[in-house]
Amino acid sequence: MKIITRAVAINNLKKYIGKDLRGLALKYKITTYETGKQNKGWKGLILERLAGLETNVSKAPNGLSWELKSVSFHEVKGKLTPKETMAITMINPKELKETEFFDSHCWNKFKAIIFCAVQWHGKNSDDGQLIKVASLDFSEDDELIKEIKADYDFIRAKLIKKGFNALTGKDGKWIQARTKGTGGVNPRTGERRPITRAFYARKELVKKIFELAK
DNA sequence: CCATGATCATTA
DNA sequence: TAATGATCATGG
Repeated sequence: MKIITRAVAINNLKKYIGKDLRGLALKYKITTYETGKQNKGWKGLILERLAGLETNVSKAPNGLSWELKSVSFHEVKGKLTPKETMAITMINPKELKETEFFDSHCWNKFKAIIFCAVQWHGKNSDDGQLIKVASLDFSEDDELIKEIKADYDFIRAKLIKKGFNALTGKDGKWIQARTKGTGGVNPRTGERRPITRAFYARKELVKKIFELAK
């Protein structure tokens, strides 16, 4: 098995800045929306591939790897702005209760993350262009990290005090606990699927990260 | 079957 | 446009 370090991955990805991702997806035989279906995850998958990962690593790495994320940007009044928030990692209620920020999965991913900015044209993830690749190296005493930790602690406290269901996307200044599940109903049982949540980076945070990475 | 990729839909 | 909640395809 080949080990791809962050530096290598970034180099690989930088070669694709300015390229159209849809074309690349076709080339790598990654299903997009062209099958008539709606694969919302294809951009992430293709970026992983472009970074040099040959095997699928959709499951969380065991802490020694890095994390690849893409964010879509669009123009607002002539300025490039994050269009969407960015999913960081799933929330496991039990883990959240028992784990503090710097031991959390969330932090582990966050500190070893590679961001890919992608600009859209159409609404249907139509025409994607890679505009920037950035890596982050946070320290535990960064101002920003302290604030993010505060959000984490807040969400954690709320979970312990009021329960998982009390969590909402409104919580948190930089990160939030939004719903993120398979959605719909279980085709077998016909029942509603359980609600799950994940940490998301708010747009302001995404923006800040890109400024820091400049 | 479910976690992971990340966007889509709706409302104000 | 921004914010929040809901949703889908994919792969192990």
